[in-house]
Amino acid sequence: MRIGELARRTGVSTRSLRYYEQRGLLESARTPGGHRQYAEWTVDRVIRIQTLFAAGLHSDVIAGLLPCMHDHDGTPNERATHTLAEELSAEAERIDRAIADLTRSRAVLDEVMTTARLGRDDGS
Amino acid sequence: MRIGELARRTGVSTRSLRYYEQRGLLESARTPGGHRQYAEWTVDRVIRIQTLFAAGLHSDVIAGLLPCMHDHDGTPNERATHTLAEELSAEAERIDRAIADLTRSRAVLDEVMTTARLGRDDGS
DNA sequence: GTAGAACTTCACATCGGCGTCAGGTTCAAG
DNA sequence: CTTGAACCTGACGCCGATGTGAAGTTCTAC
Repeated sequence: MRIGELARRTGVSTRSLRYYEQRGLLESARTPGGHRQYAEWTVDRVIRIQTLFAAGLHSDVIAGLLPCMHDHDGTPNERATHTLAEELSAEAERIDRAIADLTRSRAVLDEVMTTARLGRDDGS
Repeated sequence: MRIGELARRTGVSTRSLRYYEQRGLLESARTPGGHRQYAEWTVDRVIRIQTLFAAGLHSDVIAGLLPCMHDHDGTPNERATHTLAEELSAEAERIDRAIADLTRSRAVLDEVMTTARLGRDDGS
């Protein structure tokens, strides 16, 4: 499929797809004319990439990670590097901290809302 | 106290403190020479600001919010606007969504770590 | 009065994923 | 062959809190 269809099927802009390729997250075959051509399983990969981005991982970390995940054909690929494993657990901790922070923030915001409500309009 | 001490006591850079003032989050008296002078309770306020920033609120939202929180002297200040209340619940929802997203992402990352571990070094 | 730490304002840089415009080429259908 | 949609590359812009550096002023301790 070409980039437009991939974009439509994944909900990711063509700009982003080209960016992913530039960052080494996606590969594409090219038509004689230079248009990108994607395999079916690329859809899954793009979605996976999106999830990882949503987790706050940077493109270079994702780039190192992707070849270690088993792909379309179920073949496990490269073995995870020691450094990669460390990076991953670092990311996991970061996410945990982020969640904890947000939870605290949410509590504070609740408190704030209550406090602010003290001075609320009482029915004019 | 002056800006340096405030920075030390809050762990916030002087740059940020000046930025907060520029955005209307902090006020300061000035010495005849133009140096900023802060009251004691400013420490608490800065910490509160930090928390709100950590919650992902933008400075203008915080600026609208701060005067509605009771301050140093326990006096409730301005009443919360209707729009402010709406903004706040919007923020609360945003945070809830962010937490949900991160939780999902964390789960994916865990799965990823497991998957990547499949190809792990087995003891060489 | 003098050194030097602390402060002032101004302004440019950063990060990173992506929007978006520009100018040109390729593809698919008629 | 022609037309219009889809695609290409390249480059600049953005957001927003903060780092950073410059050049000048003020405060404090001696």
